[in-house]
Amino acid sequence: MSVVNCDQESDEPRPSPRPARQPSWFGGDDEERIEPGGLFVGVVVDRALDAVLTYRAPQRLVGRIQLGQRVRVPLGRNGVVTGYCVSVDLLPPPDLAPSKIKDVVEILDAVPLIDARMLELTRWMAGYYLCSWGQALDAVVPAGVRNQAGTRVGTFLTVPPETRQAFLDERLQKTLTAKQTAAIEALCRSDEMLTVSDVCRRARCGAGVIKALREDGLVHTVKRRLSLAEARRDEPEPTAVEPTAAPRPPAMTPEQAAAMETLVPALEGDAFAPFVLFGVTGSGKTEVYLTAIERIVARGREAIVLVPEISLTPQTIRRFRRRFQRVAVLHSHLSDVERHRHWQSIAQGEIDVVVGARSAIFAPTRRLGLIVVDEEHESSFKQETVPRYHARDVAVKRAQLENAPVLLGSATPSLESWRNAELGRYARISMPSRVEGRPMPAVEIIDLRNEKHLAGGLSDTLRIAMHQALDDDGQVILLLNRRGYNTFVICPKCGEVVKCRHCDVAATYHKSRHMLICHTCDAERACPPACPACQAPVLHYGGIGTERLEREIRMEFPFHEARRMDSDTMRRHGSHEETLAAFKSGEVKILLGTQMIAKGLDFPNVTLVGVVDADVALHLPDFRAAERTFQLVAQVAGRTGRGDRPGRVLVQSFCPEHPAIYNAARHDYEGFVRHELPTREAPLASPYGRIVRLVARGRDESRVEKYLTELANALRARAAPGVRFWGPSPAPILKIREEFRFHLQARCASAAPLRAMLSDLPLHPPPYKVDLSVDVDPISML
DNA sequence: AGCACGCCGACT
DNA sequence: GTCGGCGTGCTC
Repeated sequence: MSVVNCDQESDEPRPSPRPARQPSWFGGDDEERIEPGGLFVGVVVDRALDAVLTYRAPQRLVGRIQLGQRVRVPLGRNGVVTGYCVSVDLLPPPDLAPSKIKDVVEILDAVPLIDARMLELTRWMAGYYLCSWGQALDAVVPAGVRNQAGTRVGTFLTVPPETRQAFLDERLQKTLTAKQTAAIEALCRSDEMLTVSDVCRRARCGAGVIKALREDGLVHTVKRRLSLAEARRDEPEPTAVEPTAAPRPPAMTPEQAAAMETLVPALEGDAFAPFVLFGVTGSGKTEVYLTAIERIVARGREAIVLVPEISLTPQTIRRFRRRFQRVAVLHSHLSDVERHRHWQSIAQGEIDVVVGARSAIFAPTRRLGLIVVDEEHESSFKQETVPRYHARDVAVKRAQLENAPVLLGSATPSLESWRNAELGRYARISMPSRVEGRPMPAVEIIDLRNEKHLAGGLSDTLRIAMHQALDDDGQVILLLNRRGYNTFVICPKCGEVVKCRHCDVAATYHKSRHMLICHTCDAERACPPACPACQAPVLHYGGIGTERLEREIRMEFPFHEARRMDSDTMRRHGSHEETLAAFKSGEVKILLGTQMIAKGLDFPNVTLVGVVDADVALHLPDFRAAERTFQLVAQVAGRTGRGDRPGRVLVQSFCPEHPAIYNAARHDYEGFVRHELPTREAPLASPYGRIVRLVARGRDESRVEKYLTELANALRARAAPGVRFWGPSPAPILKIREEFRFHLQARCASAAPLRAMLSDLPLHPPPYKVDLSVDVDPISML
């Protein structure tokens, strides 16, 4: 953990020498050394049960059992459950009564799903993020792999020895038909197991022939699960992707070349080496990633590239495929079967580069040579369900365990990574200029306090700028990070805001469905005909979302094609790609949308970017609100000025003097950091303090509050002096899906006291119908 | 996490 | 009576 985030002590990487992939002492060759009592295996079950339980592998399983395999084991009154084999020993733990040890029922995977290093990584995750080892393992192995999606049980034919002998003695030939003999011959000659259809093909006979042989008992059948490759054998070959002619990579800028020079020793070595690549938008970070990956692929190593889900665009993918032959892309929309196939081919060593979102950090590479985390500041790297891991931090830990370099790239690094670089834990590489000497776009702030007419959210200044850009045949990107048509519905008489029926959240009006939709739980409700509180007959619809903005744009620019991109319009598969293609071709002139248009897009003809409301996230009750606002504005500003023509950016805001806004307007990351960092120190916010957030929830508000208060008191009483508490208090969103939520934050300059305090948590379990969740290094505070 | 056990108060 | 909400303990 010390290298992940900011922490001096605890959890140094254990000086574990790289464990051999399969310790030889339980391999099949050494079977004679195994005692008749069988082997004792440590098993972690796929429950929130935080213990390694010892089972006995009976004689028939000895020699087959291996680390990282899944097994079926009896567990208490729960019957038989699935678990992972995490250790194999000749002797049971001395303190465990032998009578308690039960037998492993079955081995589920012929080949282990994970290796010793992944076992180590998941154990670290369980300890760091406070979940059970089993839960961490379940996050690593995709469901499609666990349930062997795409495989099936096949029926194979075997020849019993009597039949074989009779065939060799040519006795059979006298009693059987020619076809039947041919079938037996095919079976006897084959080295591998054959199915009915295999035999029919080879012996040129029908299935009836085989049926007759089976009825006579001359051939037997066995059932066996087919591997993925075998199951696919009957399918048509997928049409080979034409390897696109790789265009010469562009000559490197001096900054890119300097970056490579810094990286090369690490890429050639076999040691952990963390880097922060701080490069402004358009500085060519991706080219550095690609070149670095080429170096390690040339050495026979593999790379993992993590990108935020929304950056996983066809454009990004094409860039990797053009440069490398053997690329696997892990989307969130892969089917279980596709995911399983990718996992297998990565594990078989058929892949050099894995590109994917958060969970791709667990790709089962064999000889990992580099991890790249692009847009490392992105909050989508944090998983918001158990295990609540941060893929960037797991990446650093994995690099440590694999003795590999890790490259964290961003134009707007997280303050955590920035500080790690300042402290010398990470090496920093800067690329302050754009490629081809292009200037950063000019950014102007439009002070909305001075704007009179704001019809549809557009100031006159922005409207005029759009007309100019379009008249000059340029393209426009408009960012509004709020979905829907109106963002609230309010009663002008009594001030009541219409909320979701199940959450303490204002409902958003979606015109396309003529419904109020909750953006927290997705529940819909009809638009009420009158105020729910005072029955006043007319409600006011206010606040502008992307749907409303789109209508406004269509009315203002009827002769320019506009397209909206948000999670409502991008629901269909391929719509994302289709919209971007239409924008690239110039058919669409105006692209408007939520943050999904802010990142990674590279369109040279975009001459104007408008930020319709820069303040959307600025006032949320979260210490990272300013950081997020800065990042979003800076990122979207980088979408222009990428061609020969200069770009222009207009940022509408009610708070032009806010450091997040004015520094973003000046492309001054370091200016923002100089202002923001000191504000974090006193309250022990990240990166100065480690934070653990406890959230209790349940339908009975008073019970939830009472429990969390008692828990807070108990923890306070035992915590070291350096630990400070915020709360307990109602969470900013008090109610979600009918459950009331209270939270408590504990912060400390170092992790060890927090960790010690949290070891008490099991002593204070929540009462019936109250749930407690623990979030280490929380990203969302709502 | 599940599941069983045992403890209570409130009903057909 | 016994049904069902609730708290506790256990799982090799």
